[in-house]
Amino acid sequence: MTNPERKAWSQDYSGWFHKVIAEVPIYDTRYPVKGTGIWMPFGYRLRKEVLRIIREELERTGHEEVLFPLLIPDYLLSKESEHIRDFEDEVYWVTHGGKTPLEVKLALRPTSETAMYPMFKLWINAYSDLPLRVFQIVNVFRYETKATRPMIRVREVSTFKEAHTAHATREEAEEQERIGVEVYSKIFERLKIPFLRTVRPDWDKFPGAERSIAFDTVMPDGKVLQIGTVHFLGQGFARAFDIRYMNSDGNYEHVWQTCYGISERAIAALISIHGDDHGLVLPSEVAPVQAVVIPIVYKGSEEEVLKRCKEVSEILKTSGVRVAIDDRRDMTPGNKYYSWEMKGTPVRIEIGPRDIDNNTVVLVRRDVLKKTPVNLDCLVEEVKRLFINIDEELTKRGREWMASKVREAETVDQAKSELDNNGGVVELNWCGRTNCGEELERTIDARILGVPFDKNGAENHITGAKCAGCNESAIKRIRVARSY
RNA sequence: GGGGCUGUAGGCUAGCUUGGUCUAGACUGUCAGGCUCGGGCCCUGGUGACCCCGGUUCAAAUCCGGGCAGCCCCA
Repeated sequence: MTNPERKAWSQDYSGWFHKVIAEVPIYDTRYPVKGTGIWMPFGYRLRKEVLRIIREELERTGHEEVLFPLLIPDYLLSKESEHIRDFEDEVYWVTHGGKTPLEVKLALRPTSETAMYPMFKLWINAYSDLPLRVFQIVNVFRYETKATRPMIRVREVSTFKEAHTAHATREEAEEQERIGVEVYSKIFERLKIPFLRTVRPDWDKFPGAERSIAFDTVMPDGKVLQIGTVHFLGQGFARAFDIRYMNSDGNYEHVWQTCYGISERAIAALISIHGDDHGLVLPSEVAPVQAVVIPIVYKGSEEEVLKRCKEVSEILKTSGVRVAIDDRRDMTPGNKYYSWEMKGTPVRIEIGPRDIDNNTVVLVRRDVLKKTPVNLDCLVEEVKRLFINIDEELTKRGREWMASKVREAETVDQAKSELDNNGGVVELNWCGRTNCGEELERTIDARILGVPFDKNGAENHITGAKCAGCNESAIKRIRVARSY
């Protein structure tokens, strides 16, 4: 069989997603607290591989891992006024220790700025303490609206990678913002997740930030999912938390800061974007099992076949491939194929009596489900070549998917009909005025994601065009979408 | 946040309108045994559930109220 279908995937994405995460299994949604879920062993391993990539990219660029407490006292959480105003409706509070009411209410962190920055104040004294770059991978809690969704809108974000940096000057912090964007781009490229980088409009910035740059992707149902954000914080938090350093003149100055985050939404995107009706399709780098060996045993040849399977498995293991043998006796090969395809295993290796005779194995790649017999002597080489082919195919598919989901429009009517018919993202001209933006969102029935990010920052003005909303002169190109 | 639908074995499904003879399935999973194994084999036997609390009633899976949880649509 070749060319696995994407019927369920495209026509009933939500049903497809629920089924896949339950069947693989990745994530069990049946825990009786709303907006929470359980990472099942296979899902946990997938998450671990994704986190490995995230850690590698951050560590490569000078970020150090730390771990802060879950609890934040109320007076710290409310220190930065914009920040608390946005978060206060979604904070979980710990109010009692046993039966004793607490004198200071404790928040379950919704994010950790207000936990970290009082400590930054203690850690940073002099110019030589900068730049400071730390990150942690923790759970955070947000009392989300009733419309929760596994991994995508949850009340306990179980996998929240947050990086926080502090710098001596605006320029250095802006350089860090750029590095943050590059780090995230690299991470998503390694995950083969296509993305758009968009500077959020002022009304949609991270509370307390000067500028927010978001990574968005398009899910199979055409809705946009934000999978990462990079924030330039300026000096707002530094003032609120009085984080200062002594400069070379002997004067104290507030630091400049950035922060950036990625959550398990990235894993939801990884699962969704590559998948098909047989289940997951995983890039080789993050597949918990990269190659599975399926013995095809007939009566009388069991020992010989199993012996060969073990040899093959050992050879691959030695060359660094995460490999498993499925030697379950009470299951037919076909059944095993389906179950490993559901798990997204990039390469399947079938070994039967015929292969023993011919000194071959049969390789099957998950993305296109194509079978190729190869000689045992080139096993490692061929398996690794398939990994590369699969990864390239996933990157290509991702790009094509994204390209097909980003359209241009002249008018709000065109924009609306594009979104009605095709979903995704529509780009159009805009005057830059907030009230026009709000009207535009209402008319198109969508959200303004913001302005395309380029390396020079947000200020990529345009001239000589009319605003699609009010017909005045347009100054920006904006992206509009329906989102999660 | 507003609305709709729903909750029955690990999963899926029937029963609910009109309370009783209710508990059930030839599906799937799972366990034991047999037969097998190059795309979801087959046979035999076993296993396992009416979301929680309260109310109405002689009698509740079924009706009513509340809670918890889920899905869908809209914001």
